[in-house]
Amino acid sequence: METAPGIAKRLLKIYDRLDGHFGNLRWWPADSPFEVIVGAILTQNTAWRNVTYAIAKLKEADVLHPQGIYETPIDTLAALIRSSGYYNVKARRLATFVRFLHDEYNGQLDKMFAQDHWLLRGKLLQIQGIGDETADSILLYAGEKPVFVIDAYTRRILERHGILAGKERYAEIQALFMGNLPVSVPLYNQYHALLVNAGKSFCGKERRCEACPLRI
DNA sequence: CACCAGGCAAGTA
DNA sequence: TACTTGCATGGT
Repeated sequence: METAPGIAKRLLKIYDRLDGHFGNLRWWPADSPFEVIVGAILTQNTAWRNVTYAIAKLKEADVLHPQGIYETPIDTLAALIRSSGYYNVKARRLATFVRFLHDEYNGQLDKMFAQDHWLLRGKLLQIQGIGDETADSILLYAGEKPVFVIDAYTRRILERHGILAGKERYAEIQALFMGNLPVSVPLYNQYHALLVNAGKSFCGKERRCEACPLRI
């Protein structure tokens, strides 16, 4: 991990340039915290567009709430989320999460989030299908906890800026952001959203850095 | 046609 | 610990 004292300023400069370019992105695009969690699971290694189709299907079936997912047969669930890919795996993951929510918090997200968020993070990571990024997306965007989300775009952008070498682990990169930025839910929310937008627009696997506001 | 997308788990060495 | 593979759809 980079520990040079200039890192905080570099991270803030990246934030300012992206924020100036994209403006306030108001993440996460969802109508409820539960919808955020469902979206976080469905978007694993999947284009967000395909997730929106699946979310729409769940809404049409009127099951986009904890009890609705809990009571829906796994095969029915899989059919509804077909467009998001890996639908058999993801149907099990949704079912596993709502079972956890039901068993531990009587199906109430407010109760789940009413505990130390690092303790909750550990519990979420015990659930099959919830890894680092999904857990942190749930904590930040559904629970409004100050936890920085690291994803493939974040890694790629920081690598191309020479801030990361490429072999760093998730926890190291997260510590880099959280140790060099103010602890702030709105800041973490917007910063990760900006990095995803920048990744989609200017930092794909095929390099298209010419128009990037970061001027790599 | 090939490649990619807002990961994760399980298996192998 | 460090790789590799399966999971699967829809857009470009």
